[in-house]
Amino acid sequence: MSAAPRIEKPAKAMAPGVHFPPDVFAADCPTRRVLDRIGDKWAVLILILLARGTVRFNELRRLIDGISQKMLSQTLKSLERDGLVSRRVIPTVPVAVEYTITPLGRTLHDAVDPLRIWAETHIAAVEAAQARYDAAPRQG
Amino acid sequence: MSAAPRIEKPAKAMAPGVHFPPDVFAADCPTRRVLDRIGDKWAVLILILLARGTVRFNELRRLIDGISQKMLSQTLKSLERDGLVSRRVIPTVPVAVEYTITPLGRTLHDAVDPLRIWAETHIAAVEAAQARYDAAPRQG
DNA sequence: CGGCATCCTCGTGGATACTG
DNA sequence: CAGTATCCACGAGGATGCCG
Repeated sequence: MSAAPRIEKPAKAMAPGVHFPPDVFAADCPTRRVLDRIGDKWAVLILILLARGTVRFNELRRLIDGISQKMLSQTLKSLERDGLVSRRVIPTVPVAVEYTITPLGRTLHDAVDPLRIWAETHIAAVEAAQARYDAAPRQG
Repeated sequence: MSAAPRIEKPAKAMAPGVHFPPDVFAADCPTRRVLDRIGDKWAVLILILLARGTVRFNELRRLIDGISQKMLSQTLKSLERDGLVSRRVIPTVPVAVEYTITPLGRTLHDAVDPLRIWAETHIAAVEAAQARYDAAPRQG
């Protein structure tokens, strides 16, 4: 997953002495992890779904088109680890497990929403640009 | 890259008849591609960087910690294809190439910004949750 | 039902070398 | 300088099978 050890910064990839503010551009910036988490499409999808209400494991599986059981399980686990989602086990005969978004998770969901809006608003422009680009007569 | 053929929906992964609103959860939803593009950490990083001003190829390379020449080139190309970034070739002796964010790209940048804010604001909470989770005495 | 373990494929992306 | 092309290693992630 994106949360996995992704630190590929030997700190020698750059000339010594070259330094820029410890910004998002530094490989070890924690903010980068959040970006990675957002990059995880399954995570975002799950978050959006859970923002609408508590859902059970297999129900999520049914709702999210194309997700494998492995990825669902894995993603839920890291979401839980990040405190974005909470897990509740109901010890019925065949066990049932509910997933609910946490307050923290909801704040992230709110921050992600502008992106969804953007996508819906500008997707046409993007596709038009792509068409234009693909049709370009190979400008030197 | 994320923009690559990522369509893994045979439309038969679900029982026939089972249908949900053509939402973000459908694998073929165009919105999903935007999410994928955001998921591309390099793309986001480049976008943020270019939002601050026009930058040249190798300058970007130097600025972004850990990016390979291949990924930079590749990412810039798809950003250009998406109409988010524009490329300008200056035919000097050794050729120079400038990359500039487009108005469309800027709107995306603006939509991404809340995420950066969120990250900076809540990263501590997330890390705390992780620490708690990792220290959990294996409940149930 | 929920979920972990195993296997195995195949795409992502780094390293390297060459060109305009 | 700004790429493109090739090779290759690694790991994400699907498929399958088993367990509590």
